[in-house]
Amino acid sequence: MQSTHDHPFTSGLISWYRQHARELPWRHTQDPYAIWLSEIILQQTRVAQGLPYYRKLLEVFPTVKDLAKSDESVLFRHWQGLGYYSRARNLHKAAKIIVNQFGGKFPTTYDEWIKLPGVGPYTAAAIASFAFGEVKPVVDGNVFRILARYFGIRTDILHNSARKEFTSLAQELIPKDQAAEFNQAIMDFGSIQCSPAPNCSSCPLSTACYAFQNKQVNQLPVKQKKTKQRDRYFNYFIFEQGNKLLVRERKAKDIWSGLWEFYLIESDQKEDLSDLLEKNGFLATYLQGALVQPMISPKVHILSHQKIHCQAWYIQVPDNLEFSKIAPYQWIQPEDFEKLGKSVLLLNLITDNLHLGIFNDSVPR
DNA sequence: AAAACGGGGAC
DNA sequence: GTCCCAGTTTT
Repeated sequence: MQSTHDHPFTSGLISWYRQHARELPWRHTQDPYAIWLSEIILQQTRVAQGLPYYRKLLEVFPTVKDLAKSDESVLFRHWQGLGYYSRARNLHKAAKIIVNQFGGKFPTTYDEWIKLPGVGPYTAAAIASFAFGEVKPVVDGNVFRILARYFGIRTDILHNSARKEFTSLAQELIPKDQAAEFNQAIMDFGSIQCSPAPNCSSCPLSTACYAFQNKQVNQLPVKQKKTKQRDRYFNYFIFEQGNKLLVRERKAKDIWSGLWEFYLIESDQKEDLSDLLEKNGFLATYLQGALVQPMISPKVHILSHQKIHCQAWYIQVPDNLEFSKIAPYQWIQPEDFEKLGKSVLLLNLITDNLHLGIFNDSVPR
């Protein structure tokens, strides 16, 4: 099995893996569909978080054909809570390409896979190696970290040139007859052994590891500081009239595109209700004679690069009040709204305010 | 080359 | 609080 001229890193890694491999459902198959789905889900997502979504999506969409013929909104609803929603959009787009242009036949090579939307260098390498045995190394956060430490590489892993450099090294290390196993192994090694806070004392590779031998484990890999997050202020107005809610789909190039929400006024600082009414005169007319109740707001919602400060009010509009010119907002029944994808911020807002009776105790989650 | 894109878990 | 995760796309 094992080539005698493997690099010590490679032989040590494979040996470690044979004792410590994680038990993961997508490792029991060579079905490109299941592997592709798992890899999209796992982009920037921990296994534990993605696992339930993987099982559910495979159940709802057993084949690429089921996915391609489905309505995108159904996929979004199932993707709800997983984040990075453009993944769902690209997954759906790629499914349609595979079914409508490729006759339902999956690509079999890295070069073909990477042309599909949502499939970049990492995912193409993962699918090509796991499903088809192609000798392409996966290069993700784990690989950057492991190779930077073991070989003492100081290239900033967020720099443009880093991928080329680490891919080139990984390509030398990956065994031609065990590409898939090497790639699986390096993922588990990065997750279990050489994690961000590594377990060097039990590591079989430590004697040859540059970072460990030079006490630089905490300095490697080198990674540029992240940009600081922006503060945003979301003021939601939950308008209800005749058992219908005023909602819209977010479509801008912004967070949560494709998800649904209530009437939103964004401000650049915290505003109280009177300020908001003053600056949005038309709102005041809608609130004439309406019952306005402040809602319990979720705590500040933290994203990678934004802090969303949220306030909300529940507005019961009298049936006789004309409520016009609200595009792109539309009136919808709560049970239909439940079927649409929503941000976790909105889900928290809803669950925190069940006492208002807006959703008749049915939690849209 | 840099920024945008979610949510959650580990420390 | 900070870091960062089986990254990709857009600017």
